[in-house]
Parts: sequence; C-alpha cells; structure tokens
Amino acid sequence: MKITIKEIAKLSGVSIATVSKVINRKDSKISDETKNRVMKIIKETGYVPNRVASSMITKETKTIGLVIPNIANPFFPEVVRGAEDKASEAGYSLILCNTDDQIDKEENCIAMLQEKMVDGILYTASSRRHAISESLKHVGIPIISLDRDIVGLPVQGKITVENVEGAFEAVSYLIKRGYSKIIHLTGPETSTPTKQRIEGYKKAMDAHHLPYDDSCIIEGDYTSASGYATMEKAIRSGLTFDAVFCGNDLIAIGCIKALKKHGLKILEEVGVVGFDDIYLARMMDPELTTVSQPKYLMGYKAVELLLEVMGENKEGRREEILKTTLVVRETTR
Amino acid sequence: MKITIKEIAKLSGVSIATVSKVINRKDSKISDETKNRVMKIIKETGYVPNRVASSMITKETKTIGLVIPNIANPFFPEVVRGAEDKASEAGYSLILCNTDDQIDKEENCIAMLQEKMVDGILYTASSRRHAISESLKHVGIPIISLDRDIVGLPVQGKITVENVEGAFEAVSYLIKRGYSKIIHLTGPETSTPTKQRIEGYKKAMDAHHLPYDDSCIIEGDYTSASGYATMEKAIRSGLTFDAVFCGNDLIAIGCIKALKKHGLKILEEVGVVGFDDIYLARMMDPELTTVSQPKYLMGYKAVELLLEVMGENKEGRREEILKTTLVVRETTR
DNA sequence: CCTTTTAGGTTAAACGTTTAACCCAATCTT
DNA sequence: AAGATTGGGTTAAACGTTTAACCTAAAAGG
Repeated sequence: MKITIKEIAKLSGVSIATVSKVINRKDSKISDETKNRVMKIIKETGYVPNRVASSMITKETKTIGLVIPNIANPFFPEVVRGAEDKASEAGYSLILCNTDDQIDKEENCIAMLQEKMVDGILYTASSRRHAISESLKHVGIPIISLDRDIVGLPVQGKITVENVEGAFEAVSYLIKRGYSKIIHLTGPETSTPTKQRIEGYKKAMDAHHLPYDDSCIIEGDYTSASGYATMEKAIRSGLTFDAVFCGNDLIAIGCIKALKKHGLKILEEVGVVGFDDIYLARMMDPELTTVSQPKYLMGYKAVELLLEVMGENKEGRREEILKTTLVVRETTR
Repeated sequence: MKITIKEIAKLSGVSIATVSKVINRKDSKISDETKNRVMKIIKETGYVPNRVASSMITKETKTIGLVIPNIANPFFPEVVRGAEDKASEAGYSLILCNTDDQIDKEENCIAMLQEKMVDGILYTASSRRHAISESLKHVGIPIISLDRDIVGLPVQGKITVENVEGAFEAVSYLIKRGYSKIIHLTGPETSTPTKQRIEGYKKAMDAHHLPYDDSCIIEGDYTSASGYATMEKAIRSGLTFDAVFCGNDLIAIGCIKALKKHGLKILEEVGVVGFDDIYLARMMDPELTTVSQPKYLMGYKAVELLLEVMGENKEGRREEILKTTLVVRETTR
C-alpha cells in the first residue's frame, strides 16, 4: 500500500492542504515549526507525491512528447540529448516515439501523446506527410516542428537549419578549391531539407557560372547503402566529375566506399563533402569534410521554443533557423 | 475546454459508465446499437480519453522509465530502439533519462519516475554505484538492470551479455590467426563489463599458454580519445605487441588512429579487435573486427522481462544473459 | 403463473492531489 | 476599545476516469 498525502497529514497532525502547501513551496503562510515537522515525516516515511493525481488538477503533466523517425539514425541521438537536457533543466521529462517515417505510426504516436496529456510535442514530420496534417489540427497541444518544415503543418513553431546556405557554402568551397565538375547525391526529393540543399547546390553552381544538368543531381535516400549504390551506378554510367556533394554523411560514407573500390583517390581525384557532421564523420578515415548541423542545439532550442509557446499561448507562430558551419577535414583539398 | 467522457455520455444519451465500457471494450453487456451510437459521437467530437484520469483508478500509467548514461553514446540508440519497439508493441511508452553516469542524476531520474508513477524501470547503473543502492530498495517499482550487473543492486531482473565469453572468443581468434603478443585496452575497471572482458582476455591467454603481465592491460575509459591516448603512450613507452584487443569500438577507433599515425600497418603488423559492434564499426575503413553485442535485442528483451516481472509480481529475480558473436572484418588477418 | 435468468444498462464511490474560500485568535490602528 | 489586518491554518469541491454493486424489464424455465 503506497503511502499518500493523507497519511502524512495524519502523522503530522495537520490537514492535507497544509502538507500540499509545504510540498509545493507555497508555504508562505505555514509556520517554520509545522513546515519542519511535515518535512521530517515526509523524509522518514519516504513519501513521494503522486504527480498523476496532481496533474488532474493542474492540467499539466510536465511531460513532452518527442516524435522522431528513428533514434538509431545517427543524426538523432544528439538532438534528443539536447532536448532532454533543456527539458530536465525545466523540470520536464521526455516521452520518446519512433515513427520510421511512417504516417500511421506518426498518427498513433500523436494520439498516444494526446491521451497521456503531454504538455507539448516536438515533431519531426515524415517526408511523405502533408495531406494528413488535417488530423493534427485538433490535437490541442502545442507542437514544434523539428528539422523538417512541411508546408501547411499546423504547428506553433519551427526549428530548422539553414539548408540552402549550408549547401551553398559547401559547394562554393569545393569550387574555390578548384573542383568544377561537381555532382550532388541527394535524399528523397519529397523532403524539405533535400529540396533546400539542391537549391543551395544550384545557387552555388550558378554563382560561379559552372554548368550542371539533371544528370548531376542524383536522387537516393539518406543511407550509406544508397550512397554506395548511386555512386556505383554513376561511375559505371561514365559520368565524369571531380567532386561530389552528398545530401548527408551517410550517403557520403557509401559514396566514398564506392570511390575507393573503383580506385579513385579521395581528395586528389575527387573531393567529397557530406552534410550533418554525425559522430562518424570525425571517426572515419579519411575524416569527412561536411556541413555541420547544430544537432544538440536543435533539440535544446526546440524545447526552449516549446516552453515559450506553452507559456504564452500566443497564436503567432515562432520560428528559429539555426546556422550550419562547414567543417573542412580530409576529403577535400 | 477539452471535451470529456461526460459530454460524450450526454450527447449519446447514456451514462458515463456505458461510455467508459465501450471505450475499454468491456462492452459485452452493451447493445450494438448503443455501442455504435457512442462510437459515432466519439468520432465526431474527436474525443480522446484522458489517461491520466484513468491511471488514477487503474494504478497503471502504461509508461516505462528508461535510465541510461547517454543516448549520444553510440552504444545506446539501438538498445533504446529495441526497448521502444517492444514497449509500444505492448501498449507502453518510454520516458528517457540521461544520467551521464552520475549518481546524483540517477537519483533524480529515479525519483522523477517514481513521482510519475511509471509501471517499471529499465536501469543502466553507473559504474560508480553500489553504496547508494540503499535508496533504490524503496522505489516500489519493478526494476530491470540493463547491461551492467552491479552486485547487491535491488532489482527484479537483469539483462546482460556474455562478456567473458565474448572476450575469450575474440582473443582466442587473434591467437588462432597467429597473433601472440596481445595487449588489452580497457574501460574503467570499476565497471562489470570491463572486469569480465579482462577476465575473458586472461582466460584466452592462459588457455593458449601465452605470457602477459600487468603492462599488457591498460586502463582508460570507453572513448576514442582514451583509445588514442593510451595507444600512443604504449607505443612511445616501447611496449611490443602484435595485436590489441580493445574494450569497445570507440577505444578501437582511437587506437587505430594512433597506430596509423605511427605508420603501423593494421592487420599485417598489428591486428585490432573491438567490442560492441556499433554502427561505426562497419562504416570505417578498414572495417573493424569486433565482438558484436545484440544491442537491439537487449532493449527488446529487457522490456519483455520487465513486463513479465510486472505481470506476475513474483519475487524470484529473473536473469537473461545474451550471447555475443565475433564478427570478423578487416582489422585482423 | 410464478420464479429465475439475462440483457442492457445506471449509480456512486474511489483514486490522490490542488486551491479557492473560509475561519479564528492574536496583533495593529486609530 | 472597536475595527482591521495578519498569521496560520482548515474545509471541501474539483479534476476525469473505472468499476463494483445495483436496478429493471423482458425472456426462459418449470
């Protein structure tokens, strides 16, 4: 039998209300004597207040839902860590949901979070999503969209990253270092980051009057297997290039494998740059030149923004676009 | 104003109890007509039941606490994914806590999980822990310890891995492939896995009558920086060896960097094997030979065990020790 | 035809808190 | 000295469910 606030009250010889007040530090009107007595009893009995009961009254669970495609995708752990740090700093905890980018799983997650009455949701929408956002309209819980920026998504805020600027910088750097026949291995073109990185690539090529056509932009998905396969195919098809800008680091890893296999010398013969700067990028050999995303900060800022939105309940949607930084390592001259 | 079961009852012209029954499928005694009417109203209004209210009554939150050192440590994401999959399969969700292996953070997490009335806890104990386990005795929530096996920890179950067997197999393999002067770069010797891997190393050396002494077992921590530093120092100190068994993959990565820097040829001149088989191991170049831990399965099995324990409330503590498998790649002959 | 069973509900207590409203004695004000 | 304030509490309603116990009319049993 769990011990409740009632027993504490009885043991301390005060009312439940009084105990509640000392627990919640609303104790301006409680004498030090009573306060200490109650606290002592609490310590002795090991009483721990039941927050689900208190949530009934206060209408807040001090819990935030975190909906991401897959925690096993090396991009997300750091984001999650950032989110958890800010959350626990503010007295919140995180419920983690993996959606595998599947819309039905997303719906289930959101429904579950609604039932559990989380105070807010961080949401990385599936690339495929748009139509279904209808059902999101009625969640009645503040939502911040994270990383992806699906148009028409009914959210109260957004945290994204300067994808076009990042891509622009990366490709411009390649050009500056003397590469000129640059191709781009992308992720699924349905997702906003992909589109934006393509845009940045084009801008940079245009800005330096370098030619490119559709064959230079090769779609795949954000895995190393895809990077390997598309690179392989590109080489076999006789495509010429002296540098490849990859949609993310995983693609870059696969790409490099393929290049090595074909005996192409990374850096001299062909430069490679990735995107994300996951843990791996620094660990591999050669170390990967890449556009670094502030992953930890994204998570951190996201819950920061969420807390703001939750607090004010203002309707104006907030947005924060974080900067990327090119980190030059060993796969480019 | 959130819509409650009360309004559904009113709109459907039935009692609250009836609505509750159709929601929870205890509807054997409800006519199809009423059932359909109620369900229709629920759909129309977009009513979503408040699980925190229901938790008050049922005494279960359908939530599991997951306490790990750091989700950004590449070992854990897959474990967490396994746990989340099994949990959501069974209708549970996961609250994630990072402790950074710090005892005070652990205490805070556990206390928070208690307050939130989670139904069970998965717990990767800090290596430093033992004394404080006193406070764990009174949590009153089933706990499964994960990965680490601290003696005297008051838990209802354990999921670990065959560390000594894994290490034994790895070192034996090295010996079989003709390496003989094998050193071991370890993690902190306070942790059980470290101790067990050392034990496995020694067993294998002994079994093949190979000599080793204290200088062959070099303590560090489970980071690549540590692997680099200790390897570097070992080389400078003139230690001779032809293979190194690393306490985990991160150490192996650092170690390989140091070896490369000193111009030592991986595989021919010196073999390297890691432990864990994190994502990275397959991605690096050369691909790392390593002892693979069933990380996903660990998480999956852990919540499986937890659910069992929660169900039966039997006092007998359960244990499951999972097998490792040596995966030979490119850093050994 | 009387009794029992069944189908299809309803009533109300309980879960463990928070908090607005109230209370009373002692102290201040004027 | 009467009224107002203050310190230190208490009372009780409310939060949104679940569920055991109860109820009633119709059908079934004998």
